[in-house]
Amino acid sequence: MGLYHLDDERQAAVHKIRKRVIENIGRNMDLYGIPLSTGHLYGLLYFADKPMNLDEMGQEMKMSKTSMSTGVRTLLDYKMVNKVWEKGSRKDLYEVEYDWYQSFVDFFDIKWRKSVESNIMVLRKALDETEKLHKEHEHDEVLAAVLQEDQAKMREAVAYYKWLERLIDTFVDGDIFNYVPKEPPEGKS
Amino acid sequence: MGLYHLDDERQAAVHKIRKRVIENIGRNMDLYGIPLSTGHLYGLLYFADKPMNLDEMGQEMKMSKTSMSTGVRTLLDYKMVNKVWEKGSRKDLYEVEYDWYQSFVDFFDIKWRKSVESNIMVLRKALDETEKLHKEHEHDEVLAAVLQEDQAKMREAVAYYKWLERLIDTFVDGDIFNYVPKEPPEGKS
DNA sequence: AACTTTGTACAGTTTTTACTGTACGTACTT
DNA sequence: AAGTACGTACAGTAAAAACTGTACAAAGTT
Repeated sequence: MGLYHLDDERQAAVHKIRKRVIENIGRNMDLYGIPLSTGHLYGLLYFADKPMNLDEMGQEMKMSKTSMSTGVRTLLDYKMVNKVWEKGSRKDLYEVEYDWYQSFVDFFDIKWRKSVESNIMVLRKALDETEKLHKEHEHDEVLAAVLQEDQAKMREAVAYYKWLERLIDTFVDGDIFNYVPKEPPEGKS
Repeated sequence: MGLYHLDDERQAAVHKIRKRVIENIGRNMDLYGIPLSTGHLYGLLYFADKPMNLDEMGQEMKMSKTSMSTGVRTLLDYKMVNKVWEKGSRKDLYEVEYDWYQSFVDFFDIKWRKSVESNIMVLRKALDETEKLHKEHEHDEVLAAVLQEDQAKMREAVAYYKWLERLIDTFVDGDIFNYVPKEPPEGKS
């Protein structure tokens, strides 16, 4: 049911309530490294009763269509919104992914995993180079001591990132919801 | 064992290896919403063989002491570095928190939890206002329909945030490590 | 094929964030 | 108590990011 079916006064009342929520969602969106305005856009789509196109978004947000385009693309990259097909309309339509658990999982799968993989790769390479350097100067005790410390630290780091990978895996395959169920256990508020 | 005990050539070799790792750590630090240079600072401290003071950091980073001060404060807020006391020195000394699992947990406990709590509060308030508005115009069917949709969405959101709170709880109390152990299960690389 | 409509690349502008230098409060030293 | 060392607040500057308008490519319509 669209907001525009209401008379002005009531429409304004609903709008005011939504606005506070949208602002908050937008503000907290920087946890995901998403700009405030894109967060607002997300909030707008969240309360929209139907998929929106870029022009509608721009109108509501009082921002340029270009900005809407880039904003939506960011949200699409994170799978926080989906493109929707609707016959009759030539415009691209978008709606939010209402399954926030899924959005949470996707965020880690997309952003964190990439970072983790890159870190592991770099650390592996650095460990190799360290080993090589050590072999090249076998009789340098001081160097050996330095390298050993560095290696210990980097091995620790790799172990951590591998743990992070396994954690993300439990997110992606949904196992996390066995351990921390969506429904709260009885007796907890 | 300090790097400066080595001759120039070998010191440079070690430095080069460390540098790549530090750059990567710094770059990936934006996952935590931390500026690149502060990420670098973290990387520097990570490889330092002893706690550092602001002047030393500034020298290594070729940046102002003021920047080091604010950078360190950011890292302290996230508990990624710790202040260290050392008798004899009047300067403040800092070292990284080498327990990265703990840093991970702290990050969520500090940054995500705050956001979650604020979201829940705002949603609760909005739900109340929605209810009030509904009662004030009991015979407005259209309004009722709109409000009902909004309420459904907001209740879903609250449920999600409560799940997130429980997830963060399992991080903080360490339960997560029972489910996703730090040591990988046998047979996995 | 000419004409619309739609989304986005790109260059330029505005706004925000990061960084620096100075200046000052606090606390230690003599 | 005067002097020195240290860390940070604050104002100004430099750099980065967000946003806009124009221009154009792709696809649809007549």
